[in-house]
Amino acid sequence: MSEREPFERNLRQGAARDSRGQRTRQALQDAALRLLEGEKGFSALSLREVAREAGVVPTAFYRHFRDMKELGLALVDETMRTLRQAVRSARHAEAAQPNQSIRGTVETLARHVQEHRLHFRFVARELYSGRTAMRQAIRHEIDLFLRELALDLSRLPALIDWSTEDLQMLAGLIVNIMIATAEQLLDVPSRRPEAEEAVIHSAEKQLRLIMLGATHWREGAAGSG
Amino acid sequence: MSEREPFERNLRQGAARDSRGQRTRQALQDAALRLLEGEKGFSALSLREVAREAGVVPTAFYRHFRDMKELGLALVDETMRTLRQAVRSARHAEAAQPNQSIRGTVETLARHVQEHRLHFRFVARELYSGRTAMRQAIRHEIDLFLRELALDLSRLPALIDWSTEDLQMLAGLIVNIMIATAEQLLDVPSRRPEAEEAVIHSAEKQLRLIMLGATHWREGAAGSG
DNA sequence: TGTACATCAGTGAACGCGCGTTCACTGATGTAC
DNA sequence: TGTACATCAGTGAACGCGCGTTCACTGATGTAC
Repeated sequence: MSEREPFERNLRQGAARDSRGQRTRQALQDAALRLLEGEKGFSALSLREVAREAGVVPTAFYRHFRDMKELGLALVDETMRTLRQAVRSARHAEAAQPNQSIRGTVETLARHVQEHRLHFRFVARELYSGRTAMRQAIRHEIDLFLRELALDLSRLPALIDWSTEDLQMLAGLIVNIMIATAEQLLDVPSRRPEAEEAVIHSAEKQLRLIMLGATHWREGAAGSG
Repeated sequence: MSEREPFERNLRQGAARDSRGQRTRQALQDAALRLLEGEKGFSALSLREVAREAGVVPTAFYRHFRDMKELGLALVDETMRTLRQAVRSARHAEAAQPNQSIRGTVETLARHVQEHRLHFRFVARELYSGRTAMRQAIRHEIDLFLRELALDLSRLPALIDWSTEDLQMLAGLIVNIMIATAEQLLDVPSRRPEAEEAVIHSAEKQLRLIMLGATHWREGAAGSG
């Protein structure tokens, strides 16, 4: 009973511009994200558990989602909207200030991971273990980002004569590092800034090593078959 | 009833050198791995489901594992033993034939992924979404491999004067690529050799680009803070 | 601004089901002689 | 090799519980006048 209280208060007072329906829907999604912080995967979450955490009776769930699968897809959707904004703001920062250091890019990533910790954790968990529909939705979003990055890279003077295939390969490598870095940042205990710094520092070096390799890629035999 | 049959046959005829107990224990582990091929994560598997798939009554489970958590750790253990052998054989191959191409290394990885598909899928799924105990066990194993790889790298002429930190950074990068490649190989439909070839080809290029970057790492300003 | 009413969101009881776990049991396996 | 017996692995009934889902309901929200 007493655990319910804060969510009920949210329902009644908070975000008055949203209708009650919208607020409950959001409360259900937030509750699911919160529960995924624990040991379970999404496939192990129960409808009643989510409703309970949202401070709502199980049957109210059906006013908003047909079943848990539909809630899952809504979560992917919401998460991806968040991440897309993060990526877009990072790209704008790069465009406005092209010499922003690799360091700066990694720090931007780290900041977004901390700010949207629950969303990133959800994606990290479901990318390889979720239902096929969820996995594909996430994969698709990553592919979009990958293609945008490849386009950005193609405009760099050092990479001007690269083939599309090689550009995608390089973009894939960079995205790999960013995903792995995000996953490592999620595993860093929140009160350990020096561990976080180590992850950032390593990611920065890895990106620099790659860009160094890229500038030499077309010189010798390395670039050919 | 009729689904049970093959497993019962296994129990009675197969692997006569193992005691009945050992065979059932193994049947339970195999059943869990098989069930993890589907949409669920380990945390969503039920004890009764695993017993059913193994062709055994639920209560028989308790003769072998205290609970599902213990079965999970046994699976990590078994999987890691398998993967360690794969890694060791790859390292021996490299040692015996140091000029084995990067291509060869990636092909070895791909072969092992196909041969131990269920084990690799289990690890890929639980690495980021599993229980803390499982995740840590997997992480630990990856760290061991990472350190062995760093040691191998330190013996390469081109990297002879590298700091430990930089060697670990490079090893981390290579391991990242191998993990990401394994995950991509698991997502390739089994009857699509050309898709598999594309993944292998891309991984090969990524590794070559990295080694190229590494050989230039100490030349300019890139290597310094 | 105040009232009457339709719509929409949340409630609570009820259902049948699969779950984890207990227990006393049975029968297969392996050892001593 | 053959028999007697102890141990060990698998059985089947039973339990209480949380689950997803249905239903008729209530009361809050928002609109027409």
